[in-house]
Amino acid sequence: MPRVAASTEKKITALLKRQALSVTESRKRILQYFLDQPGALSHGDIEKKVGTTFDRVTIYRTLQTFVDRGLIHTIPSADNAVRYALCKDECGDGHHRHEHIHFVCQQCHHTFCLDEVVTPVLKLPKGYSPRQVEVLVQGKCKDCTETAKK
Amino acid sequence: MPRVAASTEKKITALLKRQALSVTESRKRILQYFLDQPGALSHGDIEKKVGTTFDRVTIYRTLQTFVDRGLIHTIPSADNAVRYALCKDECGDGHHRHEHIHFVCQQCHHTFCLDEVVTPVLKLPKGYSPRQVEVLVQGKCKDCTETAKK
DNA sequence: GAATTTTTTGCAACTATGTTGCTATTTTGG
DNA sequence: CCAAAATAGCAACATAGTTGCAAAAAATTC
Repeated sequence: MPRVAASTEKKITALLKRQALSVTESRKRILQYFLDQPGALSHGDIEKKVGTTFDRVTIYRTLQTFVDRGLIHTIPSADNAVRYALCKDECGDGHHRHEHIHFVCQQCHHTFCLDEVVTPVLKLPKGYSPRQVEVLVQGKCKDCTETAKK
Repeated sequence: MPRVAASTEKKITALLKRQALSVTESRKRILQYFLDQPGALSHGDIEKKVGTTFDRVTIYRTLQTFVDRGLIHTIPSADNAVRYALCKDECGDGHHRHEHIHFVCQQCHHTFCLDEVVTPVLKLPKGYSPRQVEVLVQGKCKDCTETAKK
């Protein structure tokens, strides 16, 4: 019996229900995919993974729904491929609260949330009112640095 | 006689020549467009402006060339529309040096380089080596704040 | 300054990405 | 299990980005 899988399934269902979302196959699979890996995912990544099972349009709409409900957040990119990552509990229906920065590895091309690094407070020129600060760091990630040493 | 226009023309030609680029109509017009306004431009913006005169493909290639030669730099976005802005003199063929942050106005949707705001130095978790830091601030820009007051 | 070489452009065709309207299917709640 | 509501899939479309190739323009050479 797949005990672990069953418990993940429950967790996923709970997450969806908490946001008053219908529990559908596509939503479960896509959410599962996010939980199964540590990084951020683009629409393309998800389509490659489940594109034969679900329609492209369904994936677009699912991602949009997840963003709206505060399950995932978007991460800007320099390559026209917006990525999505799971939110922490503070986010919810219609609002996001994120203070962390994002890291893009130039070697493995994965994107990660660095939850422990808080976005800095910036002094802007007179007249500019900041509402949200997004920090995107490019470099070499932990895994790639470690495997390089071996 | 269009004295100003003529001097701009010379400036543009000089900019192109400095990077050992052929001086062509499309390159002049696109560079002109960047100089004529203070913000950042997306491929779409440029196509709207000069798309009847020049082919879409030419615009793509021109932008890529300008990036390669250090004339313009890319600005990541959260909406799958990478923007480009003029570089300062420190950039050149094959290398970019940018320490400034970018500001996206949520009202007028323009993107600006805030050259006077330097990207912060961040303390990253062990194992992560940063190579480049990109800061994207969203909020209300100077112009939109001022016009709102009236 | 004309001829030759080199570079760039435009076109066509194609792939990828993202959107919308509508109908069929699934999910939910009684 | 049934009716209502929500979601998924399909088709068609719109936009974005790429590649190869021949024609045109710019740079170079004499």
